[in-house]
Amino acid sequence: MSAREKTSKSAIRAENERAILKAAEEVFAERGFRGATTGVIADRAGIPKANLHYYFPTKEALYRRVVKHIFTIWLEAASTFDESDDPVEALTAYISAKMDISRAHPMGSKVWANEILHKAPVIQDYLETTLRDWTASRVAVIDRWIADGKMAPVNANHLLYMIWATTQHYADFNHQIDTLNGGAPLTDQQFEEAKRTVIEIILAGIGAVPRTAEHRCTRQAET
Amino acid sequence: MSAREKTSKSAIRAENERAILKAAEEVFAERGFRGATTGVIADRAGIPKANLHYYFPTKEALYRRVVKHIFTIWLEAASTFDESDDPVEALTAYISAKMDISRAHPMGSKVWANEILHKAPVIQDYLETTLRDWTASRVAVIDRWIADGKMAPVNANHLLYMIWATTQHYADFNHQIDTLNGGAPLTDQQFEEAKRTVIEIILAGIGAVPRTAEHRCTRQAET
DNA sequence: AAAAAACCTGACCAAATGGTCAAATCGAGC
DNA sequence: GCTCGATTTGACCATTTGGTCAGGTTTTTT
Repeated sequence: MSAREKTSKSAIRAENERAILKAAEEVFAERGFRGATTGVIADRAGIPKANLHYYFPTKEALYRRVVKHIFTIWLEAASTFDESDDPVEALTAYISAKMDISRAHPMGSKVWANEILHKAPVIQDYLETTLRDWTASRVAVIDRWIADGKMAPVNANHLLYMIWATTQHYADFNHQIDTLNGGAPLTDQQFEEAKRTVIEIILAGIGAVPRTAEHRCTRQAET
Repeated sequence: MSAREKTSKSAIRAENERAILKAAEEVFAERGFRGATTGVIADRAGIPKANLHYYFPTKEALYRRVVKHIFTIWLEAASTFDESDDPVEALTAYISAKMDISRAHPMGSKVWANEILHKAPVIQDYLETTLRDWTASRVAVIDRWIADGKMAPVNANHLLYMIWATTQHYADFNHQIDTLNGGAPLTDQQFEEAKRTVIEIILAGIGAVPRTAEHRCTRQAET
């Protein structure tokens, strides 16, 4: 009862937990914590409700596991920020990673959005520790870039919010985007264009990259 | 039963409906449609639940009224887009209006976000008609600006998504922003800085305005 | 192969919730 | 001050839902 930790986990348990967590992520994303029912989650995982409660004693415990998983994914993307000390490279990698996550794990992003929308009853501690620390240190990095003349002097916090908002929008609001796309999800090609557009606007927006040509930069500061 | 419209409406009715709708907007925003209970809404409006059902027969009818109200506000902001035919002026006005709405009506924005997150069970028709039409026509405007050399050639749809995502983020994710701001809501001053930063990055990002100075635009197209 | 541990599940329960209703109260015109 | 429609509300009901449980089946261990 105590020796076996992660080695075995009986394979049955591993597989069932996986199926439940997958179903739970979907249902929590689509309906929120209150709207999700253990019955529906169990159905979608293909097991009776009582069996779900054998693995996860309460709905809240299950929810916490789902949220923890999402936070793990978020942290992985966060690390791409540090791949380079050049704003163009670093931000390109970061935005790109966040966009890819939105495409690959839209449900996770929606669960996160739901949490914040509902005042983060479960993840408040993450916000106040991990996220706050991560943000503060990256704000410092951006401010250094600004001091080094590598980009225009913009408020680093708001720049980060803008990146988060935009990239996560492709997951959280994908239903709206799909509707405006004629009812169909974005193709891979369309999604690549989205990614390119977002990166372009941000990088040009902070003056880390010049706007391509003809339109601007022909006349300097005509004021 | 049919002659009296808005003159009297017994004033009692008007006042009660107002109180209920206000409470409902808050509760639906905080807890989503399923999570909101008519009991809580009634409590917050200061009336017994049975009285709430006297004015709004079902929870869904109440919800529809709330959503309709939010859409009205959204439409007002949308019109600022057309105030000018210059991208700098038009986008400045539009972004500014959307930011102000996020600050003045965060609950409304959250209800909208919840709707989209949950696949828009109530507003799907708005998305497919009003929103789709509005978007298509503004994409055309942006494309004309591009053709006229007033801004860089960016994908207009994604530009709009970026503006929506960013401006609404200040309402939908205000809990996260507040937490990262040390637990306190943004002051008016901080909010103005947010607005300025967003406008700056977008306008520079699409090449509608040159990046201020020193960093860029000193060398032209060095490729 | 037998014992122990892990897993499965139909039936059930208590609490929460959307909505109803009949009786009581109020308010404006006569 | 009486009448009639509008308003108010406590009590109530049917359904949904998170969670339990006893007894059964399967897997692992010895």
